[in-house]
Amino acid sequence: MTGERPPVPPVPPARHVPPVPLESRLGYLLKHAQQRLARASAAALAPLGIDGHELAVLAVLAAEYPLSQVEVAGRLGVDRTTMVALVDGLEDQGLVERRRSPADRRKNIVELTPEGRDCLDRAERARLAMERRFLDPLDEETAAALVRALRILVVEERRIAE
Amino acid sequence: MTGERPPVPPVPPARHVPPVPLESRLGYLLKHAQQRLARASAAALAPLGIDGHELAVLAVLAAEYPLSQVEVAGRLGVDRTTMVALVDGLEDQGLVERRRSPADRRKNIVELTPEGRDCLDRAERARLAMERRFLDPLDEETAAALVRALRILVVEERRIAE
DNA sequence: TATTGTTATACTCTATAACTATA
DNA sequence: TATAGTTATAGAGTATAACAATA
Repeated sequence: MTGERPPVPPVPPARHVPPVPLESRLGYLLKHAQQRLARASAAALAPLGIDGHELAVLAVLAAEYPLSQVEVAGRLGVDRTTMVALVDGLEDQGLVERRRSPADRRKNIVELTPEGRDCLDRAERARLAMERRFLDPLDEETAAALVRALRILVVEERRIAE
Repeated sequence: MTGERPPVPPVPPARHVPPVPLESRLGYLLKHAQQRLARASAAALAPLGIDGHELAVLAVLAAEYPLSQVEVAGRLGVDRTTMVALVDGLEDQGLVERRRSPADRRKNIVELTPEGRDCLDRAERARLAMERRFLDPLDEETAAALVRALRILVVEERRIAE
């Protein structure tokens, strides 16, 4: 708090390379890796007219049948209110259709159209190619360890947290 | 599009465990790992009255001196307009002080107060303990590979992207 | 003219509340 | 009374534009 300071040492030119204290932080690394992948994913799916959330909906619908909107929302871990807009967008593009469940007329069964199935196939190929490019700078063993680690942290640990 | 459908197979009870198609997706895994860590980080830092962004500012300030607001913003990869509110909050808590640069009177030199330095020390210990707990379910080798992979993807690859 | 700090604005994402129709 | 779909609203976070002071 005294006025004595070293006489203004030169500051290195401002670059976007983070200084030492940041690049070893797990929070910094995870956040920026996620953002980088999100951008790559958006770019890879843009030609197909969908985004990552919409692709996830299509994939869930293809894996299980029949599913209502809340059930899809539960699989994806999103709120049922956000699912409405998601299904709206997919329906506008003709990729899914809403259908009242005969067994429970409160439920909207969401089902893939043939166009939706075709879009899903092409989107999955685009996603796989994107993930391969994204992991390309890693050697095979490190890439496998990354996926294994994330799966343990996200999938296995959830059981404990519940 | 015909009405012929299998007679409504039973739907498994809705749980939050993602179905097969999601847990192998890099995007899903990275996003949820990041969210999980962000929650753990917030909980670990809450007793100190700061959040992860504020801790990052303190750490950058401790590593380089002197730094103006834009320079800190550049190190963190955030906009200079968001840096204003960040420094406001830290200054209100007495952790940093603004000081006009004599060399360039447009610049605000941001410097740690003794309280800020103390807060940084305790926050860094809390963060390290939190990261250890977060990585605890991984064996040592996998945890090291995770950090190494993220560092390559985030730090090394940026040079190429620029 | 360009840069720094600042404010105001807009836009995205998400969470909450409330309404309806069904059960 | 509870659930499914829907809408509206509010909040956090972030990006953009503009302005004053300074270079």
